[in-house]
Amino acid sequence: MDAIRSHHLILMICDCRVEYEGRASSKLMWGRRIVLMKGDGSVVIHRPVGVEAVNWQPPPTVIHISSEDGYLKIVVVRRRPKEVLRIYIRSIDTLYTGKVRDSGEFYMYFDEEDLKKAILAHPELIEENFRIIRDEMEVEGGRVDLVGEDENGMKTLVELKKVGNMEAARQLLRYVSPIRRDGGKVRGILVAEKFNSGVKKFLKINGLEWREVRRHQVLSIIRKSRKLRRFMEGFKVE
Amino acid sequence: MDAIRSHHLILMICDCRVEYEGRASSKLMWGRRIVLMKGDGSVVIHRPVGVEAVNWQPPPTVIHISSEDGYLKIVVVRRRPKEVLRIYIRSIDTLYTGKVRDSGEFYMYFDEEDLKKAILAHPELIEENFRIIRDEMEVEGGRVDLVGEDENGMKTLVELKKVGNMEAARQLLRYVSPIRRDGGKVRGILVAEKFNSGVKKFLKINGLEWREVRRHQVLSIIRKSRKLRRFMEGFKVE
DNA sequence: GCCTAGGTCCCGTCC
DNA sequence: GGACGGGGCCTAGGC
Repeated sequence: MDAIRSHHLILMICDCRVEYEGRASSKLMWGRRIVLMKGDGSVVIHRPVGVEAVNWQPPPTVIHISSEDGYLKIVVVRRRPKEVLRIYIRSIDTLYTGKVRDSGEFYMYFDEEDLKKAILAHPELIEENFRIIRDEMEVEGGRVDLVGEDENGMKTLVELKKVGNMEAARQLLRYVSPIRRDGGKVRGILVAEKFNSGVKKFLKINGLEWREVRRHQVLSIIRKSRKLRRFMEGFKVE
Repeated sequence: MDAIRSHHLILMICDCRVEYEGRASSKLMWGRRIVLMKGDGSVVIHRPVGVEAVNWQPPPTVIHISSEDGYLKIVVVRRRPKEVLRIYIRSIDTLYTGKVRDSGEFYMYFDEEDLKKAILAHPELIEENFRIIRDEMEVEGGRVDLVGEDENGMKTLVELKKVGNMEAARQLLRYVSPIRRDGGKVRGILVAEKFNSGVKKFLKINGLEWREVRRHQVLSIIRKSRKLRRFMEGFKVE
C-alpha cells in the first residue's frame, strides 16, 4: 500500500488471524481486532477487551503486503531480535489511512529520577547534615543510586525505589556487604515511598536503614524546577 | 454515551489533551491521537509513533463523560490503585463505535512454563538418570522452580529462566546457600536458553552449575502435548 | 551490540 | 488484598 510507503497511519478493524514467531511463538485464531500500523513501523494489534495488545512489533520493522488465497497478508519483520508477525485479513470493517500530526509534549512526574533530583537538592530528606558525594556509583554487586556522608563523615550508600520490596533490600545489602566484609564502615539506606511487609525487619537484621519519603515532600521540591514550571504552564494554557 | 453503557468499542482519532494522576503523574499536551475505549473498561491512547501507548487505564474502571468549556471530557477512574485519566477532546477526526466480536483462541508457546513441562516429561534434559521430586517448592529465600535428585541421590535445586542473567544466578545462590550453611549437601542448576556474560563464571565460583537447553529440544518434546496438538490443528483450519 | 535497571509496567498466582 | 515473579515485556542508558 502507498500508505505504508508514505509512512502514514493505518488503522483498521478487521477479521484476521495472526501468527508470531521470534523469542516465542503465538497464534491467534480468526476474529475481529483493531490493527494499528504506525508511520515509524510500529504495529499493534488489540482485541476488543484488555488493556494490553495481543500481538505487536516494535520499530524498526520492514513491512510486506501481499495477497494469499484471497486473504490480504501483512508480514512485519524485525531484524534484531529476529521476529516475524504475520497478519492474514479476511475482511475489513473499518479502515482509516492518513497522516496524523501530534507534536504535543509529554511530561511525566514522580519517577525515580524525580525522587533523586529532590534528594540532590535537599539532602536533609535523608537526614540532617547529610551530604551527597556521588550520583550513581559502581560498587561490587552493582550500581548504587547515591553515595553520601553523614554528619560524622561516615560513608553512606543510598538506594532509591518507588516501592521498598525485598528485592530492593537485598540489592542494598549486596552493595554494603562487600565493603563491610573488607573491614570498611558504611551505612546503607533504602529510600522509598512505601515499604512492603517484612522489608524493614530484613533491613534492621542486616544493619541497614530506611527512610520513608512522602510524595508531597518530593513534589514540593520538584515544583521549583524548570521542568515542573513548564508543567504548570501547560495547565494554564487551557 | 450509549456506546459505553452498552459496553461497545469506541475508537477515535481526535485532537486531545490528556492528564494522568495516580502512581505517577503525567500530562500530554494538545495533539492528534488514537483513543481506544474497550467494552471491559480498558482505555488505551496511542500517539502516531511508538509501539507503546502513551496513556492507558486497565480495567476495571468507571467512565464519566461530560462537556467542559466546549470540550468533550472523558474521565476514566480506577479504584485500586486510585488513578484517574482525563481526556479533553477538542475535535474528532474519525469515530467508530460498535460491537466487535472476537472469540478466536490465542496460543502462546515456549515460555518458562513450556520449558518446565519439557523437563518434567524428560528429566534427562538436565542430565542422565535425573529425577524430578517436586514442582515448585518454598525454600528459604524464595520459591525454586524444580527440586530433583541426581543419580547419586543428591538433592538438586533447579531454576528455570529464558535468559540466564546475574539476577537469576544470584536467585539460585540465595536458595542453595542457607541449605549449605546448615551443613546440607545440595546442587544448584540454572537452566536457560542463553547465558549472559559473567554468569557462568559466577555460578562456577559459587559451586553452582548450568544447563543450556536449545529451543528445538523443548519444542520437539512439547510437540507431543495436547496443547500443541490444538496449535497444529489451528494451522490446519485455514 | 550486550547488559542492566526502571516502569503508571501488566498479569497471574499464591499466601 | 498484599507480595512475588514472569514477560515476545518495552525503553533508556552505560560500556
